[in-house]
Amino acid sequence: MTGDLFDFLKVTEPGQDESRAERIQLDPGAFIFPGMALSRAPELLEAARHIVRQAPFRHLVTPGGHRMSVAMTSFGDYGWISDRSGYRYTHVRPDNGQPWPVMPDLFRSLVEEATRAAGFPHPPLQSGLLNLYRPGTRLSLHQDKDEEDAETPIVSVSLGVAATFLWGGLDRASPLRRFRLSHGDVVVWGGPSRMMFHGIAPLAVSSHPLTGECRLNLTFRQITRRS
DNA sequence: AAGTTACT
DNA sequence: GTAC
Repeated sequence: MTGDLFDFLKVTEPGQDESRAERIQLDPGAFIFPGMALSRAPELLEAARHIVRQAPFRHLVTPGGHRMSVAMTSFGDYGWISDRSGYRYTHVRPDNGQPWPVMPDLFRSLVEEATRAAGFPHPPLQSGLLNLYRPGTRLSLHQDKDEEDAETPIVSVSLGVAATFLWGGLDRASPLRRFRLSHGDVVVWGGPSRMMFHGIAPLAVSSHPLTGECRLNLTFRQITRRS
């Protein structure tokens, strides 16, 4: 009763309600699952650490000759790389010709859970990409179109410092919507949303107990038309 | 061209 | 914004 006097002081933060939702639909076939990976985050980070020990992060160069601010490495049967010749998937690491680290079972089960929750069948899961964001780094708006498979969903897992996810449409000029991606959030986009433009805004200077000033992102893809 | 872009 |  007495607290009612001060109700006008209450502040509703943007996105507060959304962050509590079980899932947020961005478009048909595109969802954010807030906190879906939260309880497994320490094990996911340990598995990521194990991958980086085998295949260290690198700053790839775009076909235009620019160094990407986000550092990357891959795992699974196919790894994504970029250089002056273009974007492509390879079975081996460009630095030493060795196979990419194996896809951990922990990742497979999380991806199966996420795709099921989004209403898609289990993907064969041929490729994993691990991205490291430091303060100020970004991933400009782009489409994932280096894969033969244009329908199987992409699964993205956010760990560490929160980032702003940019979500557009099928054309580069489509209006952008912005979503906060926090530690443990999972995004799935497939079917009609598979080719949507997306990106990550420059990472704010912030800190997370498990990752320091960094954000780690895991993404999973099907590469070939049939597995 | 997935750019801490480089211009007009 | 638009261009490479």
